Amino acid sequence: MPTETNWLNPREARAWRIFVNAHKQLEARLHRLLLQDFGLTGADYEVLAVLSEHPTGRIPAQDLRDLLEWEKSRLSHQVRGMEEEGLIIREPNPADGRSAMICLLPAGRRAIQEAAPEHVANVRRHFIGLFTPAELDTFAALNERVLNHLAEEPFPGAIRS
Amino acid sequence: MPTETNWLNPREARAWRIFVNAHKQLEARLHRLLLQDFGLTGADYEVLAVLSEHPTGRIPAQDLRDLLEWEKSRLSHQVRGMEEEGLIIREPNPADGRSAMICLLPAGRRAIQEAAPEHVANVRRHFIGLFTPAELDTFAALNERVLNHLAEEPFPGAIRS
DNA sequence: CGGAAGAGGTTGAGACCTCAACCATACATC
DNA sequence: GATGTATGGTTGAGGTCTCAACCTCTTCCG
Repeated sequence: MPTETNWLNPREARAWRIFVNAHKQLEARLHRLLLQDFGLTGADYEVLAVLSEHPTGRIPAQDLRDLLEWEKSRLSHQVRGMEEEGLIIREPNPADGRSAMICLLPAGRRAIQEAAPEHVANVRRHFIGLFTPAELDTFAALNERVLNHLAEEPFPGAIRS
Repeated sequence: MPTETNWLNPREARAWRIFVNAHKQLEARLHRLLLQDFGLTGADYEVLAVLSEHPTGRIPAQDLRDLLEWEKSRLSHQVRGMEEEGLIIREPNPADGRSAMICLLPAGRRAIQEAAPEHVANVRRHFIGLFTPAELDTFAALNERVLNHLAEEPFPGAIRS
């Protein structure tokens, strides 16, 4: 155990600060646009995006959670809210009495179809469009190293389903 | 206005997904370690870090907000909580009757001094240590492009102080 | 069968964060 | 100086997310 702390030097501190801020501010901007222009939160959009990509628009709650990497209670709260708004609906899963199917309603499909073009355009404008294809790959590889390292050292209770 | 949506191709989608996930998961892990090992939230840590870097441990609330890039109501709520925990305290600012000084208390200094070494070590382990200095610079430059672009296109009501 | 263990989901409490409304003080301009 | 405007800060409501406790249904195994 080092009693002396190995503080970040300026180069390291800069890289860390910019890494954190870039994501935070971009996410905030995109969520804000989404909410202001279409009345959808980022969470709403993610759920609708997954459901609308499925041809049937119906998937088991468990699968949805795995795709989103969400906790089960989070999905439960989120789904309750979206059900009240009439975007989706819960139905019993005939294959397993404990499970639920999450089903896209017409209003939900309409909402994602309206929002997606502008949202994708915003992602292009604020992120994709800033880089060449080669830079995108470099960027992804660097970020991926962070993800892989986290996955290698799992946390006690990492995904508490 | 394009009626046809320019969807992300696989390379673009991958870069975007990994960019979002890397930050989200790393932040979650670090905050969790901080909370579990020292009972400090990420927000607590940030406030204490800024205060403890100031020799006097006392700075005007406005300066704190600027440094953290926080909304004023957020700082107000956060400060109230930390005041109840005895980490910091609010004092009137003699230079301006509207303003407040945020002051580090001994318990707050102790808390950050205990937590900082491990937190910095965690940042090293999960982020800095994964890259060469040159890679760090590359990474920072890419992230910086995102930040700069956001700054160029300010949002209506961007930092609503 | 029948009971234990486990998985899927819900709920409620509490922390965090944003927004809008509000209060008090300072500043500007006449 | 008096009035209008801007600034610093607080408050309360509401949405988001996590955690722990709980309930139901399934599965396993004697």
